[in-house]
Amino acid sequence: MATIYDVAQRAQVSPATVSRVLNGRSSVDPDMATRVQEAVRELDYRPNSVARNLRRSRTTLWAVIISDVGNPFFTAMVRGVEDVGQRAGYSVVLCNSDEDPAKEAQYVTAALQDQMAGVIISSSGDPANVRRLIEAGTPVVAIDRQVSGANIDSVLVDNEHGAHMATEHLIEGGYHRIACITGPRKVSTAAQRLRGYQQALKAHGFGAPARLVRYSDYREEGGYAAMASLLDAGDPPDAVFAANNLMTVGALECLVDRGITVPAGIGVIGFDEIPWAHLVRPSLSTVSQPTYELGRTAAMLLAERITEPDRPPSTVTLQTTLKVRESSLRS
Amino acid sequence: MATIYDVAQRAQVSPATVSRVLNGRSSVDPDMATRVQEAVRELDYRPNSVARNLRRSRTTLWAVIISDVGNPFFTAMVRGVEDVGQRAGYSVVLCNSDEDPAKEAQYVTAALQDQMAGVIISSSGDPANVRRLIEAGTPVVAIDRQVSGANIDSVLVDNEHGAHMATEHLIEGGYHRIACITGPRKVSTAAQRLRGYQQALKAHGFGAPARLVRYSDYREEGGYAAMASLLDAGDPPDAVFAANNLMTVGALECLVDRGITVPAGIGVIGFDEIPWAHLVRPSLSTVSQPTYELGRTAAMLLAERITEPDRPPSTVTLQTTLKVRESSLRS
DNA sequence: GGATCATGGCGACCATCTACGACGTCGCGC
DNA sequence: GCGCGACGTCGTAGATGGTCGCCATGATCC
Repeated sequence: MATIYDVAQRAQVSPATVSRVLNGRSSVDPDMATRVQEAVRELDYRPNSVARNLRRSRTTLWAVIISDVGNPFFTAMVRGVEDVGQRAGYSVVLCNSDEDPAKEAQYVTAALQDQMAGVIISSSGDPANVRRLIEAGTPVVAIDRQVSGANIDSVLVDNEHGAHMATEHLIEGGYHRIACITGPRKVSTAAQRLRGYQQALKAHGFGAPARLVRYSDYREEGGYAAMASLLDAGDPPDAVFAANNLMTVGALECLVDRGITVPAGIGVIGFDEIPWAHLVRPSLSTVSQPTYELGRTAAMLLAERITEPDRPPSTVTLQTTLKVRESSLRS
Repeated sequence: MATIYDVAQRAQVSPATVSRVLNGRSSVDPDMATRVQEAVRELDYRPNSVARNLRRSRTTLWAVIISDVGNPFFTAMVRGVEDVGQRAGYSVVLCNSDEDPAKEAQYVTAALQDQMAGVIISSSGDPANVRRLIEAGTPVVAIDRQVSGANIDSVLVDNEHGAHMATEHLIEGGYHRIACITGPRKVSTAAQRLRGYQQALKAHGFGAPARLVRYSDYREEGGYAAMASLLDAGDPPDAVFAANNLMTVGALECLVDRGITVPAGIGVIGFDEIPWAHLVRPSLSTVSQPTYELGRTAAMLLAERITEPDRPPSTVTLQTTLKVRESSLRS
């Protein structure tokens, strides 16, 4: 691999001049510039980014810390980040935390050691990891989930409103014992979606008995178990609102196994889409999030923060939309 | 951020000794070692990996070049790579080529400039990109798709056999005008799956008329269009084998739009799973690939090649399995 | 007493960027 | 027309933060 010295020698100039031509920071004699350009082409020279990174003490890497790319929700998000990052000259490093703060901490450490240019994080709930990044001066954007006690750029959706819509929709469909399967207590979206559910019940004069609420883990197995637990308790629900896509699938599987028909036996609505939800029978009603747009927006915020570190942090809240399909329509 | 010099000063040793303690390459007096450890802890010192990378002239990054993480097939693969990479101390950089050789070339350039430790690639069909990596001495592993004319580590599946099974299954189910929607001509898996289909037809005394074959793009829209084209041609098929998951979904959507029932009107079988295929009605018959395992295996091969560059390249072929569900069972 | 071995420090090195200084040119003013 | 100052441009050299080869030193063993 050719170095800047090889180019300099061939173009009969100093390495500094080559650097100047390539980075355009200061003007150089057009003659020399063309000589340098030619030498670069002839040698197929590409600057060594590791050396450049060391000198500039920042890289062109972004860490994207999420719980699991396997979840289509995060997949689309990551794709949105990557598309924007790529255009802006950044590479995306994928970090699956599996909701484990310890694993998340490892990735944060790596981001710091590797001097990554920025981090986009869907926090597993422990604000300490984000705090470390802030203290080190690494630009951070929170995506999907808020980070408590940290005043940082955030891209969220109107979770409470979405959950409210979903619950209200079930109420209006004539369901009256509506259960909620929500996520881990430490995760902000789980709390917000639960609150939206509770407020919708209250607004319609229903009680919100704790017996109809299950805290679970945002996973398929958790959704299955929570559904089973709801069914096994006395006075089972006639509808269920599940706070994310995987738990919705888990709940559905439980209902299939028990031979309970949807929506006649139990109405089901989920938060966030599953791929090809329209092909599933009964087709699945959901609160749909603009996941790709979520990723794009976070990436744009991160890029801006890197170029303009002192800008006050902003929070962008994107809208959810209710997608009514068959699983929540009783008649 | 503390540097190695700060640690050295506090521990009353030379920077070299600190380095030795941290990397364990040569023995150090236990007394000094503990002094160093303490200083490291007190200063919360973390080696600057950029500097380390420059000196060692290699990083701890892997590029994973695929067409699209949005495709669940690749998602699971990437997850497999990441899990193994993370344990081995590598970070995974995500690269979506969208089947575009030019975009792929950009990522290859980035991998070279960033001195990445290795590349796992599902080639879009242009062997030139892989050749550049090989020439630069960057370890490469081909995943899912072969790279023609390159003798490199590869992890593949038995595409021909899988396609053969799928086609044979349709034949045995009584279908006799079986169409095939395959992928881009340049992609190895498309050719292999087509061949498996053709051989199965031949083995059972059927002709393999070109009128029943469509080359498409491995995307949903392409599958839709190919299905429409098959239906609009004279003498339409009574069954279809689609060579990947997205095209299968596209074909299904076309059939739904035309009001053709599956499997009564047309039998359908796809290659590779879609998530929650069992929830789709009719549930989808597929040739299932061990996608996560594919990623894991490729990652392990890459790790081995990095530590042992002169090992002869090996090709691992994983097995596909036929998952018979409702969409291919006529009666 | 000499050879061997373990171990620590010095300094070069990785490839690039950039502060600083030097040099040349041009313009303006006397 | 000459001198001085300002500005533009180029090269030298140092800095970035670790790693590692080489050499010196001291201890140990035969």
